[in-house]
Amino acid sequence: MPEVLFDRKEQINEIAQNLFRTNGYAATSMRDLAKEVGIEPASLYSHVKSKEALLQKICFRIADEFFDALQKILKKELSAQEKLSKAINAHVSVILNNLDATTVFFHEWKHLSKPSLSEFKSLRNKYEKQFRSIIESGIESGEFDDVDAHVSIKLLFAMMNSIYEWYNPKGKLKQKDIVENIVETFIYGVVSSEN
Amino acid sequence: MPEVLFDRKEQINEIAQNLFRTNGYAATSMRDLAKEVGIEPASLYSHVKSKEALLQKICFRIADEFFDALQKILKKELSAQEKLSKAINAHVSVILNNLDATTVFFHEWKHLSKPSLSEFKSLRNKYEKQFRSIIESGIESGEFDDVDAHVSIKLLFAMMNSIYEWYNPKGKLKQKDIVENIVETFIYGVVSSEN
DNA sequence: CCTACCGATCGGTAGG
DNA sequence: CCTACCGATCGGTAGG
Repeated sequence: MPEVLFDRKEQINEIAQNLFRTNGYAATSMRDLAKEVGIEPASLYSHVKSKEALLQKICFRIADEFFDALQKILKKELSAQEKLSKAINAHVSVILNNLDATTVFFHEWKHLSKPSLSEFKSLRNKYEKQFRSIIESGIESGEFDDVDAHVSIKLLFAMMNSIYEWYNPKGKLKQKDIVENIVETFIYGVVSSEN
Repeated sequence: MPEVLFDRKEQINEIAQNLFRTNGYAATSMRDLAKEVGIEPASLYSHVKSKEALLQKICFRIADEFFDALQKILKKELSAQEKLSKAINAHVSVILNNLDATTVFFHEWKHLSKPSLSEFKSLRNKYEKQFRSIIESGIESGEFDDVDAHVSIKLLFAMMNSIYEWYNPKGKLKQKDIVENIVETFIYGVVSSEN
């Protein structure tokens, strides 16, 4: 009888995501990880090349997820406003479906070392540029005010990428509610339309 | 002749802020710090009780600065909209005037240990509550839409507290520009008023 | 502010 | 996947 009840490698990755999120990458030791997994520290190295390899895997997998989600939306023929709403929804989905991993992605990438680090940064810039193009085309078409797109995209990312700080998966708020709040705030603001 | 050309303790604090920001608290060793300061590692302990004492000092000093800035505004008799603008300006000022320290404040507080940690959290909650009260009174008076104040304040904090990630002190953007962008985005949104 | 040093812990390897 | 272990580095102290 096959005893592949679970994939140890995957288990290690998931526990690492959780520990890196909770305690930070630098403050998490391979011994902490081994203990949570339930094996001896040295045994981790049968499944994992190094501590940093764990971090790399998290960071680049999440980068892929963000890209894949965005590409599908960029292809569509939509107004800038609709495209932006859908892109926000897609981005927030990736976050909510990968809370541990995205938190590590946002916080711990600076601990990547040389070749990975610059690759990571360039992926991030590329993604931001693609996202920003939605805002820029909205400005061009007159749908949006003539805002500073470089600053606006930073503010939008800030709202989306800080969700992990306050979102409670067991709370009443659903993904739809969060997306609506961000879209409403970013696109229309909080001021009463009667004023 | 007095040789107090500078305060060593203050110098240590400032370099610690910078290192904690750049490399993170856990990944910064007292030896790194000593090297930057230009003394032997053991000599740090003539000026500093422990590594964590350095972190505590940063976190609680910044908490104080945020509180002081906000109290002055809460006292004033202003519309919710004006009060909110001024509070945003005050909060952003603290950040821009303390970029290293506020970055550490936002990122590294989780490395505080037991009694400090809960004190820190309760200060944060208290500050958020005070800030949120501005939005709540704006909703009550009809100045603002009937938004979810708990979510709105998280989105507003996200925009303000992520500034350190992209702000370049040597760039063209002035504090006034950043505040305007945040106020405009949060209060009015990016959508063209003609639509 | 320094020399000398402590016990603890780190990421990782050898060899089975 | 384990036992046994490596050299490096950690925060911090004693004593001057």
